[in-house]
Formats: sequence, C-alpha cells, structure tokens
Amino acid sequence: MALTEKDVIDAALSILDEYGLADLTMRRLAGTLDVKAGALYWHVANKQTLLARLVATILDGLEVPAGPWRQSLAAWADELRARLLAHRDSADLLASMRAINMAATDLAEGPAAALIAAGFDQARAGLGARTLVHLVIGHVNEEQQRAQLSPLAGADGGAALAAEDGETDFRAGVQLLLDGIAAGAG
Amino acid sequence: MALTEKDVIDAALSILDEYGLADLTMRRLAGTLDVKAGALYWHVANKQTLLARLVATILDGLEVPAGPWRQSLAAWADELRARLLAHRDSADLLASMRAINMAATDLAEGPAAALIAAGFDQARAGLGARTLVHLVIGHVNEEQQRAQLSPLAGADGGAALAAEDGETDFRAGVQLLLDGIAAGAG
DNA sequence: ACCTGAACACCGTTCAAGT
DNA sequence: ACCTGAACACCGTTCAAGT
Repeated sequence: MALTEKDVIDAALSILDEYGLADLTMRRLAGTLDVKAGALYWHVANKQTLLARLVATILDGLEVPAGPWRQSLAAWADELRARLLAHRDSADLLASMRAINMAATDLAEGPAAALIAAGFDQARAGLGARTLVHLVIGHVNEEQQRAQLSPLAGADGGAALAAEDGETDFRAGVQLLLDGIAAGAG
Repeated sequence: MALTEKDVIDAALSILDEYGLADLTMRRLAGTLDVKAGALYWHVANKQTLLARLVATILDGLEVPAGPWRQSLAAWADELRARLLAHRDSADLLASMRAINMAATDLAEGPAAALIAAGFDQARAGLGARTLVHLVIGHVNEEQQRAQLSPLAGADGGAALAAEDGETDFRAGVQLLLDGIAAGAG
C-alpha cells in the first residue's frame, strides 16, 4: 500500500506535536513512515511546501462566526488561538510562513470581511483585521515558548494553570484592540 | 591579534544583513573571520547565545521617550520598528527568541512603565505594552518577509515605495491600539 | 508508479593536539 | 590563551536504478 500525501502530512503533524519543529526533519519523518528520505519527494515538492500544507491543515475551515462584530471577532480570535495551541510550535511555524502568504494574509480576510459587513470602511477593516492576526500569533507564540521552558514535572497541573492565565490575558488583549477599532467608528 | 566576542557579533550581524538568517551559519561566520568553525566556541558558548547577543545589540539602548503617553509610545514603536528594519530577518529572529526572555518580555517593560506613569493600573499597562510589542514584531516580520520576495530589479524604487506604505500602515495600526488603551482609561 | 541506495553539499558541536 | 584538525552525528535534496 503506497504512501499518500495525507499520510505524510499526518505523520509530520504527529512529529510536530510530540517533538517540535526543530525535530521535524525529512529523515525522521521518513523513518516513522518506514521509508527512506528520498521517497518523500515523490509526494511533496520539498520541506517548505510540506510545512505550508501543515499550516493549511491546522487552519482548515476556520471561519468568522455570524453575529455582532465584537462578539464574532472575539470568538474567531479564540478559535484561532485554540487551533494554534493544539499543535506545538504552530505560531512560530505560521509566522515563518507569512511570506508564502497562503495562510496569514489570507487569514485576515475573514475578520476584514466581518468588519466591512459591520460598516467599517475597507482600509480600517483591513488594518484592524491584520492587527488582530498579529496579536493572536504573537500571543500564542509567547504561550508556546513559555510552555517549552517549563519543567512540567507534576502532571499537567502547572501547564493548565498557565493556560488559564494565558486565556484571560489573551482575551483582555483582544478586547483592547476591539476597543481601538470601535473608537475609530464614531 | 586574537578575535574578540565583539568581532564575532559584528561579523554575524554583517552576514545577517547581507545574506539573511538562513545563511548565518557558524561555518560561514568562521570563514569571514579567517578562522575554523571550532574557534568560535572559544568566544561564544553556542549559536543560540550568539543569536541572543545579536538581538541584544540590535535593541541596545532603546528607551521610551518622555512626554505624553500617546506620543511617547508611538515614538517608541517607530524607533523599535526602525531598529528592526535596519537588520534583515531581525523580527523573525526576535520572535524566535522570546522564550529566552531576554529581549522581548523585557521589551514591554519600557512601555509598561510609561503607561503606569500616565496613570494606568499595572495590569492594563502590562497588557497594553505586551500587545504593542506583538503588533510591532508582527508588522515588521510581515514587512521583512514581503521584502524578501520582491524582485527588487530597478534600483530600490519599489522597495522605498513599499517602505512608505509599510510606515503609514504601521502607524495606523499603532494608533488603533493606542485608541484601545485610551478607551479603557475613562 | 513508487521506492531504495548512494551520493552531494552542507550543518552545529566537541575536543585532543598544536602554538 | 587561542586556534586547528579531525571527527561525530546529523541535515535537505537529487537521481540513477530497481520493482
């Protein structure tokens, strides 16, 4: 039974989650699939595009919920944060991927559309949306790097506590930005 | 005449500026210093701490100007952006360095102090300051990655134009956040 | 069509040995 | 004190050759 691209992506995500971005090498990935490194290049063009597929998978189907713009953007930000927190080093991965557009400039399109629908002009909507994306990625990046340095000795008690603190802090930061967007509306 | 740590850091910054983070290898760095790779380990503990020194050098002496908080934070953000734009891939480098605290959680301390001095409570000051740092790093990261993809064929005409657009957009984003911070004050 | 073997041109880091 | 030589244990990618 031959490998599929999906097999490769799934295995890559598993390595990412368990060992982190630095340990996600083509050779190790090949090893977990019981194949030699060269074989991967039949299924993916190169490592760069493989990483792009990972990001796309992580963000697949992410949408701005309907409703009042403040609630829907806050919910979208929560959801994006949750998607990223679900995969180790994903914020770092996403940030490094920005140039290949794909995910991140695209990412701002959902929130931008929601703001336009709420009556903001296009420039302000785009600005607010991109700023929101920066905030989410930056915050999660910080959370994920903090997590990597913590001892994590006793169960996940410490990690869970840190996650709650992170969520409170995150939501407060999002509200701060939403306040700023609202301030320009009047 | 023996090498000093400063020589190593300066040479590393030159390679960063000319060839980017991906090409900043210990072996190449050693080559430009007319020395073998192993020699570098007499002057720096490892690559990780060398990169930390680069970030520290780039950010050295960055301070929040005195004056009304909105102006002083806007000026600080401009200055931080300028420092980062002066060195290729520096935003990416800084973002990857966050865990080693050093620069970035520290980075927020200046703006946080300025906000506390302006009468904001500690929690809100810290939140606003960290959000501002995320905004700056995220925005510059995007600018630097866009720069890496552009053709840059005819002089730097296109690049200069993009830089102006980037500045306008950046300042608008900062104002958006400052509006949000101000909104919580009343 | 899909994979192996083997190579190419690299990495960061260590450490005995030289001067 | 400072550096070289040489090794160790890796990288991503290519590509003839196998099945």
